[in-house]
Amino acid sequence: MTVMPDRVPLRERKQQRVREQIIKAAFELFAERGYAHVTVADIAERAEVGRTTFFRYFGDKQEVVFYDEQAILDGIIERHRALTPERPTLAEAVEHLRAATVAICEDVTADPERYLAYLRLVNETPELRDRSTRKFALYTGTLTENLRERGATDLVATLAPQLALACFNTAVQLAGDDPEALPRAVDAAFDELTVR
Amino acid sequence: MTVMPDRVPLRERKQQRVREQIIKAAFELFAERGYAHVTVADIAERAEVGRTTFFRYFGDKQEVVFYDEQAILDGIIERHRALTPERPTLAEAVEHLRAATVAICEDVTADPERYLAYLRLVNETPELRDRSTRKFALYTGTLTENLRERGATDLVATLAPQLALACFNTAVQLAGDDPEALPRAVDAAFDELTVR
DNA sequence: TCTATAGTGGTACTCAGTTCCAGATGGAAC
DNA sequence: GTTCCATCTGGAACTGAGTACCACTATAGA
Repeated sequence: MTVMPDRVPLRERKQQRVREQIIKAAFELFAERGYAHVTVADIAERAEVGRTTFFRYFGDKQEVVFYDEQAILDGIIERHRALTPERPTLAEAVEHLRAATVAICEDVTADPERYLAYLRLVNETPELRDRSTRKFALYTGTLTENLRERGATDLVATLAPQLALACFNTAVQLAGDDPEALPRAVDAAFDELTVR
Repeated sequence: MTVMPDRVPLRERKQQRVREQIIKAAFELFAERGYAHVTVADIAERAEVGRTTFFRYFGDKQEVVFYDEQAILDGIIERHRALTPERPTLAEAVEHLRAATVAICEDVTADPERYLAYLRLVNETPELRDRSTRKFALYTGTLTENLRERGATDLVATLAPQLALACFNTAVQLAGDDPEALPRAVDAAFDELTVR
C-alpha cells in the first residue's frame, strides 16, 4: 500500500513494525472482547511494547481504530484538490465531490472483511461514533478550504462538502452491512440532489 | 419554560434546584477557566453537592453542557412529528424540515448571551464538538423514524434529515458568532437546495 | 409518629492519559 | 570498532473521569 523509497532507515522500519503490531493487537482484542473491555495496558502487552509507547504512537485509545482511514481520506483530499475547477458553482462543486465520495467508498470497501469489522466496532461504541464524525468534520473543513482557494463563494465552499457528507452518511445507513452496495447507494443519494 | 403541575412534591423541587445549581456552577467555572481546567470535583464543590451526586444527575462531565439543548430539540421533534404530511416526497420532507430548522435556530438564539457562551465552549473543546455532533445524529435518527412512520421511502426518510443538518451546519459556520444572522443563514442554505 | 423508600455523599477502586526520567539504541563521524 | 549525539523506549508516579458500594438521612405516605 505504501511505496517504500530505497534505503529506509532501520529506525523507521522498526517504528512501522511497532505501529502495525499495536494495530494488530488492538483489533484482535477488540474482536475478542469488544472495545470497552480492552484496556490500553492489554493492547500494549499483546503488542509487546510499553504502555507509554502506545500513547506515543496513537494519541489515545480511539485513534488506533482510525489510523488507516486517515491515510485513505488524506489521499482523497489530495485528489480532490487537483480536480476542482476555478470559481465552481454549487452544482459543479457537488458534482466533483460526488466523484470523490464514490472513490472513498471504493477505497474503504476494498477489503470488505476489514471494513465490516471496523463498521461493527464503530457502530457499537458511542465514543467511536463520535470520533468518526469528528474525522468527517475535519475532512469537510479541508474540502471547504480547497474550495475557497479555488475561488468558490463562502456559501458554496461550506455547503457543498456538507451536502456530500449528507449523501455519504445516507448511503452508509442505507447500504447497512453490505459493502458492495455502498458506491451505488452513494450515487442514488447524489441523484436525488439537484442544486442551483 | 417548563409548566409546573400543581402539587409538585418537595423532593422533585429539591432535585430541580440541585440540577440548576450544578449547571450554574459548571458554566461559571467553564467561563472562568475553560472546560479542560475544571474538574467534576470543582463543580460539585461550588454547587455544594457530592461528586457522586453530579454523576447521578449528569451521566458524565460533558452532559452538563448539553442538558438545555436536549429539551429544546425534543420540542422541535415533537412539533415536526405533528406537521409532516403522509407519504412525503423528498422535496416536501425537506421543506418541512426547513421550517423546523429555522424554529430550532430561533429557540437556540433566544438568549444570545447563553448561546455565545455555549458556542465558544463547544468550539474550543474537541470532546464537546464530538458530543454535539452525536446529539445531532440522534435527532436526524429520530426524524428519520418519524418520516418512515409517515410512509416516506427509506431514501427520503434518511436523506432529508441529513440534508437539513447539512444546511444547519453550514448556516452555523457562516453565521459565526452572530446569533441574529443564524435564521437567515439557514434560509439561504436551504434556498440553494432544490431536490427532485 | 412510624416506617419503607429513595436520594445523598463518602470511600475506594479501575482505567485513560500525562509527565518525568534513566537507560537503551540507531546513525554518523572518526 | 569506538565514540558521541539524538532519539526512542518503558517504567514509575501522578491526575482526573467514571463506577461500585455502603452507611446515613430525609421525604412520602400510612
